[in-house]
Amino acid sequence: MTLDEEIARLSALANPHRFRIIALLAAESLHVSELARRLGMSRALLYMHLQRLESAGYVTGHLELSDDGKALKFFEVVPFEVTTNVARIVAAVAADTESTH
Amino acid sequence: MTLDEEIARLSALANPHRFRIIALLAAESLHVSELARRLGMSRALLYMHLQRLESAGYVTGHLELSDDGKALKFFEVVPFEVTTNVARIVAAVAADTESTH
DNA sequence: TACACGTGTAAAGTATTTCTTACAGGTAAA
DNA sequence: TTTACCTGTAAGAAATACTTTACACGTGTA
Repeated sequence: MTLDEEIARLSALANPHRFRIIALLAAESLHVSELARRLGMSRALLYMHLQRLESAGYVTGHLELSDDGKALKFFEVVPFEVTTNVARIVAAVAADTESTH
Repeated sequence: MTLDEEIARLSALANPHRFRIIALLAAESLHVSELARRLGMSRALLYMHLQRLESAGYVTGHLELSDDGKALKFFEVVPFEVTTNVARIVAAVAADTESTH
């Protein structure tokens, strides 16, 4: 795990909307429009947050066809455990310094 | 731990400069000017990052008088272990929803 | 006195992230 | 055809985060 990746992991989580998205998806898989309604936010905004979460690997989305033929994009959480401590940070910085130097 | 605190903890770490600050201080306690020299950054900027880290509890600073009578502000890391996972996020969001609703 | 070193902060500029508004396009049912 | 759903993105506004520059002030040494 590089320094950049480590930071991307942390910053992808550091947002209240994204916390709520994860909390909702933890209970059940939902499609984008439904999720937007429950969170009371615009779809456009939700998309941005979902992409940030998906890039970091915290959620994953896939298209699904509903009974009445609509394409729904469902998202679900990918179980994760993010741990950061002094040793990890030292290692990430050291690795980065060597690769860059 | 509230939702806001949880997010503050994560975002305080989510920065390459702050990673490097922690990595340096992990090896030895340093005063601000010396730290700035080693990192190659301005003192003013370093101050901002140190304050962010100190507010979140990752480092702590104290004034110390050098042999030649100068007041030096030394910083050191406060050992920590930050863990985030789905369950923690669900709990933080639930607590927040109840206190706010 | 002037110089070299230190702490601390305020203000202004830049960059990044977050948010809104406005589109284009698709399927199914009334 | 109109209505009611859905996906997806682009462009600009607003809010935050980050960075620089410029100060004020203090101690010890040349």
